[in-house]
Order: sequence, then structure tokens, then C-alpha cells
Amino acid sequence: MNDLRKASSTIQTEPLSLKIKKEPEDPELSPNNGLHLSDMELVQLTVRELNRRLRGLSKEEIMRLKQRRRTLKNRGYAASCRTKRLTQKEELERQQHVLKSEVDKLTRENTEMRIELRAMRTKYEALQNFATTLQKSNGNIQAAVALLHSNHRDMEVDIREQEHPSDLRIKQDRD
Amino acid sequence: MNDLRKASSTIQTEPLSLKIKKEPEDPELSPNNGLHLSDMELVQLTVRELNRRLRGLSKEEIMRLKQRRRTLKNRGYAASCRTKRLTQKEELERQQHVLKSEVDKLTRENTEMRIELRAMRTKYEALQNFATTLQKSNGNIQAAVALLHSNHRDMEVDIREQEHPSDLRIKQDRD
DNA sequence: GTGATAAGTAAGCAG
DNA sequence: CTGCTTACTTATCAC
Repeated sequence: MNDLRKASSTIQTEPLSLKIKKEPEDPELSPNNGLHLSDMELVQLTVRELNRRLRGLSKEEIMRLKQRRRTLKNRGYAASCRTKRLTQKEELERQQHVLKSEVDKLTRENTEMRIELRAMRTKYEALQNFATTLQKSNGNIQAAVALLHSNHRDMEVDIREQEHPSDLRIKQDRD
Repeated sequence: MNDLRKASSTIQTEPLSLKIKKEPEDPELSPNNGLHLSDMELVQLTVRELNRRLRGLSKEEIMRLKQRRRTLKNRGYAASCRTKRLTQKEELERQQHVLKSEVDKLTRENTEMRIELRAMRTKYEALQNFATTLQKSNGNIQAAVALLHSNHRDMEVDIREQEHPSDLRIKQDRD
């Protein structure tokens, strides 16, 4: 247990290989009856294969090895758990960044369009005023034309009357 | 060590009080020479106060108690570390949600304005066409008026001529 | 049995 | 020393 911990401390400086750390320790110190399994071997072996190699060992030895295997596996699980946690956090921060950019972009577009809309409305109002002016002048001109028309007609009557005074009666009948 | 661990397992089901967990265990099992400190006491005491109570104990006892204190502190640090991690994650997710809502809102506003802008442009073009029509009709009417005017003047001349034939010469000079 | 995770322990760093 | 963080161990839970 202590040896495992110490060995692991040499690993802390290495990046992380997700799953298996720890290199085999001094083979001399293992009190296994002729069976020397590195951590990597022990953790990667299938149960079937492990059992095959365990033949002939005492129940205690077997228990000890199986427990070591379980512990090593757990070490890996813990490592991937940490990695996963970190990955998720980074992913969250990545999305955070993306969302912020998007908000920025949309806000800019929004402002731009708001300005454009205001300009458009102003432009529209100006045109509307112009059109109203046109319409009024149009109306004035038409009134003038109507007046001219009636003057014109009167003059024609005058002329006709002077040329053919006999028409006077007829004209008066019309009124 | 084992007793500590077992006692802590009873705590796992409780919420979490951030900083101090573990209640004092069976006082009978502590082999301290007459000094019985609960975990809570041990961890909350100031160094000065602790040293005061440690007077008269063997170096080994003192070492053991100080180490237990450190371990208890570490337990609390670990707990607050986890809590902090969780809090930060939740905060990140909260902001995530806020940002998503914001993006949604901006996108909706954006779409709305885009539609409005298009409508505005269409409306503007229609008004523009109308104004153009008005201008044309205005121009036509003015042309008609001009025509009428000249006719009118001619007629006036005719009338004047018929009334005062002597003016004929003057009129011709004018042209 | 396997994998994942919460809590606890120890190592190591920073202040 | 204190507080924090990381790697590891252990206990548990779910499958």
C-alpha cells in the first residue's frame, strides 16, 4: 500500500495515460510464490487468464492478488472519472464561449438593424411628406385648371357672341 | 484510521455540513493519557490552545494528535474542495442557460426586425411608385395648363382685336 | 465482476 | 502552519 502510493507519486508529474499508470516495482519485494505480475499485466488480464495463472497458489495469495487487481482497476476508474470531469468542464466552457460569441454577433446585427429600421422609417416619412406635397400641388393645379377651363369657356362664349350675336339667346337658355 | 473511516461512512448519507463532519466516537477506545478530544474539538482548537492541553503528554501522543488534527482538517478541505467544484459547475450551467435564453430572445427579435425591415422596404417602394405616378401626372397637368394658358392668351388677343382693331399693329410688334 | 462516483487520506504546493 | 488540489484508496451503488 505504501509502496504503491510512493510509486504513484512518481507518476504525478507525467501527463496522464488514462487507464493504466504505475510501472512494475522492484520484483524482489513481491512475496508471490514464483508468480510475478506487473500492475499492467494484472489489471489487463482476463479473469479466465488470471485464474489460469493463479493455479497452485494458496487461497490467501489468490485473495491478495485479486484484491490488488481490483484496486488497480479502481485506480484506473478514478483516473477516468477525473478526466471525464475535466473534459465536461472544458466542454462546458467551450460552449460558454461559443454562446457568448453568438450573443455578441446577434446583438451587433440587432443594433444594426434597429438603426436601419429607424433610418428607413425616417426616409419613409420624408417620402410621405413629399407625396403629400405632390398631391396638394396636384390638387391646386387641378383647381387652377378647372378655373382656367371655365374662364376659357366663358371667353369662347364671348367670342362666339361677338361673332354671332344671335346665339345669345341660346346661351342664356342653357344657363 | 480504520475507525475513522468506518465512522465517516455513517456520514455519507447525511447532506454535508462543509468543514466538520464526524461525531466523537466511543471515548473508551481512545488511548490518550487522560486527554479526550472529539474530532470537532480537535479540529477547531487553535494551535495555542491545543498545545496548552497537550502539556504533559509524550512526544508520540502529541505527534499522533497533531497528525489526527491535520487529517481531520484535510477531510474538511477535501469536502469544501468538492463543494466548490460542484458549485462552479452549477454556476457554469446556470450561465449556460441564461446565455441560451438570450440567444433565443435575440434570434427572435432579429427575425422579427428582419421581417419588419422587408415589409418597410416594400412599403417604401410602393410609396415611391405612387410618388412617381403623382409627379408624372403633375407634369402632365402642368403641360396641359401651359397649353391652356397659351390658348387662353390667344383668345384674349382675339377678343381684344375684335373690340379694338387698332391694337392689331401693336400686338404684331410684340411677337 | 465491472465501472462509476462520493468521501476520505496523503502528498505537495502556495501563501 | 493553513488551505487547496490532485492522485489514490475504499465503500457503495447500479448493471
